[in-house]
Amino acid sequence: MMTMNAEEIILNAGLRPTKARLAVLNSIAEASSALSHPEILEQLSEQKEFDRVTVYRVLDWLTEHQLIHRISGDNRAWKFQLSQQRYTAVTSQSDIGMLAQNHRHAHLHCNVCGQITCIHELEPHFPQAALDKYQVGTIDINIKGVCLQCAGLVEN
Amino acid sequence: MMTMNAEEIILNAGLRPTKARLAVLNSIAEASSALSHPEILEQLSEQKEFDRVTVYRVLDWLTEHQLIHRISGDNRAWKFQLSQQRYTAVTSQSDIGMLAQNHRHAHLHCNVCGQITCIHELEPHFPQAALDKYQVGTIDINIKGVCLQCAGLVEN
DNA sequence: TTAATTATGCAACAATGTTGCAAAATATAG
DNA sequence: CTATATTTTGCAACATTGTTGCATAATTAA
Repeated sequence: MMTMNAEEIILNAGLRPTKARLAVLNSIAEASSALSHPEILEQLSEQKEFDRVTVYRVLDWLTEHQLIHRISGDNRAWKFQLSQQRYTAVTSQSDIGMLAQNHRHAHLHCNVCGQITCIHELEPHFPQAALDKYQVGTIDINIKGVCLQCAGLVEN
Repeated sequence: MMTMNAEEIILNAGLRPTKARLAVLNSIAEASSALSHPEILEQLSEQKEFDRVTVYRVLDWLTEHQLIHRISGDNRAWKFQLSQQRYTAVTSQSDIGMLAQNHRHAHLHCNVCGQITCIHELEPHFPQAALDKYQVGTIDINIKGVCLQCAGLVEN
């Protein structure tokens, strides 16, 4: 599985890259945690100004095409993160398996720094019978706790 | 464990009941699924009008005192539901155990009718080591699927 | 009964996101 | 390559959800 940059990600998905899309996707791809709309806007303002509506539309577009995914923050605002399945090229059968499971991972909302990151240690298994019974699609798991940086368990 | 009405719930928690609080809590207690602020306002308007700000404040108050809990809806709006641990009197050691686990249950967001209901079949177990490592507090599990009514598996 | 505290209503504000429409950019057809 | 069609962007206005300040009403405490 090889890492791609923003342009490769979009082209690889057979979609049209534009300056705004590349800029937004780059911000998200380089971030170590999920970013909110205002955070992305601020990052972008360092290089080139895009209209806030454009950024909203780009975020919608990227989400719709599953290049990124949305996480519901506390303050009724979305945060956005790269979708792992698109960020990595699918080259083997096991990768394809991961793809379907992608939206089943957990997000840790740090009570100290407020950042949202993926954690795979708390990825639960659900009985297939129940998943079928309720025709389950996506599962969002939002966990409040303290991230490893803030707990001092890992240097930043 | 016995079911209580709105007034008993508030008194039982050692808190002060008011007309607004009783009306809001009653709406929530009688609903079969989680209610949003506008849904509650509309229900209340049938009997007595309360200011929307008052209802917001009552919802905050009820949440703060853990008589209800908030579920993040799709449209960046909260939905509110009775907290089971307060709705039932704690009478045994096993009940107390349930209390701590209360915020670990899953919510089913029905793709057809839009209602949000609790489902306990999809209540996952997490390894205690990971919970400790991240100092985990609440865990919100939001599952998108089709509820039993909409699937025709149960009559309404 | 009076004073203090708490709850409510109203107005204004704030944050987040959406829609309509014209101009700019890009792709497609000839 | 040029002309036309399509898509993207920017701007303004609007919509939804929630919050804050402050005066009045209601409740509690002295």
